[in-house]
Amino acid sequence: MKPELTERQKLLLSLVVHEHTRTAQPVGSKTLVEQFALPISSATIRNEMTVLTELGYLRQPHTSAGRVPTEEGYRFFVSNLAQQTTLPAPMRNTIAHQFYQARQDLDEWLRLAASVLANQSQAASIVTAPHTEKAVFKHLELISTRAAQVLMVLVLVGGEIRQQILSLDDAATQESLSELAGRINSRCANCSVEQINSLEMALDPPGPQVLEAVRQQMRLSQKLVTGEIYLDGVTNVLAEPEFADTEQARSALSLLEERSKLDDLLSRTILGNEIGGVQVLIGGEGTWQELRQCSVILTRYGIPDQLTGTVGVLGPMRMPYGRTISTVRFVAGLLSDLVAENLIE
Amino acid sequence: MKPELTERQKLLLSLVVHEHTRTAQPVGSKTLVEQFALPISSATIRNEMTVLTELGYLRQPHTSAGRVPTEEGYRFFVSNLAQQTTLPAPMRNTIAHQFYQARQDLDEWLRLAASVLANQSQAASIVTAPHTEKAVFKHLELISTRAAQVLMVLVLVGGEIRQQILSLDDAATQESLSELAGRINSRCANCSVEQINSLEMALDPPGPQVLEAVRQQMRLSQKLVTGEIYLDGVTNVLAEPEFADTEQARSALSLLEERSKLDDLLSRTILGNEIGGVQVLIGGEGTWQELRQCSVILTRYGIPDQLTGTVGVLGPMRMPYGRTISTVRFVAGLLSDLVAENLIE
DNA sequence: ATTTAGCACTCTCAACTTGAGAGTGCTAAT
DNA sequence: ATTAGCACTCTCAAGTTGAGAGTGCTAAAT
Repeated sequence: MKPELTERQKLLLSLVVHEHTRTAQPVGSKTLVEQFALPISSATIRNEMTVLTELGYLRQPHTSAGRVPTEEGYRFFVSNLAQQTTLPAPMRNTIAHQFYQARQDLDEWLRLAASVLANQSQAASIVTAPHTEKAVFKHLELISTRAAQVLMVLVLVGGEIRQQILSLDDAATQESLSELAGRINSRCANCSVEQINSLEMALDPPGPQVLEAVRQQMRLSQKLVTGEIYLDGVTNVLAEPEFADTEQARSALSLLEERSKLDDLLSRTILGNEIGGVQVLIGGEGTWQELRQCSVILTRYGIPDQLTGTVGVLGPMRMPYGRTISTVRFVAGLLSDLVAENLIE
Repeated sequence: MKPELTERQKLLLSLVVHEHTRTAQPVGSKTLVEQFALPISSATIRNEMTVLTELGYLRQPHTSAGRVPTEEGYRFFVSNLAQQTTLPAPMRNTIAHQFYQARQDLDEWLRLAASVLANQSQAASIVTAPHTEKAVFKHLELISTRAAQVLMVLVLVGGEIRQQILSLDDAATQESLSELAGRINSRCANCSVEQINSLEMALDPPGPQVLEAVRQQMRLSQKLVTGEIYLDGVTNVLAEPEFADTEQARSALSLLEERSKLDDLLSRTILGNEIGGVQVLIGGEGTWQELRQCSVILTRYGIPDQLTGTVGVLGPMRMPYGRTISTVRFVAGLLSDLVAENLIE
């Protein structure tokens, strides 16, 4: 493998990353000395930078421009050099306060989480609603709407709500529907998909139709990888100089629009974990062509193996990693608390 | 006011619009003759174009480039010259078939509508969920989750579903909650916000707390201008050559992200109508600075004065208006049918 | 009274040139 | 091991140029 870097090399790599994050320009040896009042000369820095370049951590856009971190350089920086900053207390309070204000509605919380993340990171934020791996029946409600039409509202353990409009063969009174719902409720409470599927119940019409719809909705829910997706700050990404070329921006942002690709990306967080649960995906890691210029920071929140969701941001590779990772982690923590406090079980 | 245009002038304006829509380039007199095999010479066309330019319908990006339609030119074109194309039958069928397949879930329909619009128009599509101007109580459900926590699910006439988690002062059994819900249901069926507000009911705790939450949710719902908003094809806009400059694109798309601005824009459709219910907003019309390069086509669907939503697209000003207007109208028609068939009343 | 051919004129755009500036790598001295 | 010094490379912005596209005008033709 690669030789260990000296302390000075680590420092220099770190400084290059910082300076480049700030200015979006290649960083030269002289700039570095001046900016940080280093006690060594630019020539020494040049020698060190040559080493870092050979190791693959830095790159020259062209002969005789400054250096820019490579993907590998960023990865090394994030793994070994980035320091977790804690968000300033007043800001934590402001954010927590906003969440407290919206203490009514899961929808509102998630929207808020996305908004906060987008503003703090000046990048695009992604938040998914908490979702259970296994769909478990909690409560069914049948509401007569007109003639032979029924609004079915199904609540799953975890709080997910699914609705469907059923067209019955014959009209049914609200009383008979309520009675039917009651019977299904007492029989199906806390049932998994498998249990519901193998359930045998003798029911008069429209019982079988309703039960089949319940099964279908539960199967549908279980098939989903994530809950509903909330995005915010998508236009923030457009403001970054690396996306002055629209084509680049387009390919990156199209990832956020295509549900299947986004699911694919989010499913990464379900698998492995690094750095205290926060995943940092730099430059697409060879898999996502669209993300060549981007980095994605993701983490899970909620109750492990029960009710979890994903929060994260997508931004340019040149990103203040320390700060952003902290923010993502902070928001994930807030959402975890909210889920724990309000879990529907 | 302006003098009436001759038929030939109308034809030429129309051709300039078409050609420019196709190529995104300024259109010259010679190009026009060649492209459309006109029986008049380029010099004649130049004379006519001079007139159209003086009237404000055409514009030269610089001396001695071709002509480009002005906002006013587009407006004249849309009002007087654009011909409604009907979508080809096979396409109508494909789309209608897709809708039929998803004949289960309002959410799915709206998502689909947005997706179809975005693809057909190659622009960004906007669809809002159907929403009632007046919130009317339909059905309440209280679901015990744990200890002193209750999931409240409120269904409004029209089918809007609002949920909230209530923390009670004391624990309550599911039976007592169901009984409470039943009592409120029978008393509040079809009540408006005003009726609910002035309602006096003697209830044991947690009755008053629940009733207050119902009132609050209904007020909240009534305050909303639109239902939930579905966007799709936002990245389509980035592919247009007029948005090669990211800054332009950013300002246009940020309008879609900021809920308040978008509400503002959508509320236009609630006011006046033109062209068989389809509103065409060209170049921001002086009001929306962000839309200087864009056009927005909007129309309402649903049941007038009862349950309505908005569908529309946002694209570059250089847009195939005839086709796009038809598509928007077609999708609105489909959604109107769905709403009428499945109205929750 | 229109229409048109012809032509001079204007302006853009892409290609090319040039010089300043930034940054490097190397070498020799410290 | 570090550094001063210097030649070298490459980009970028600012000109320069010529081709091409399109116009407006005028005078002739219909």
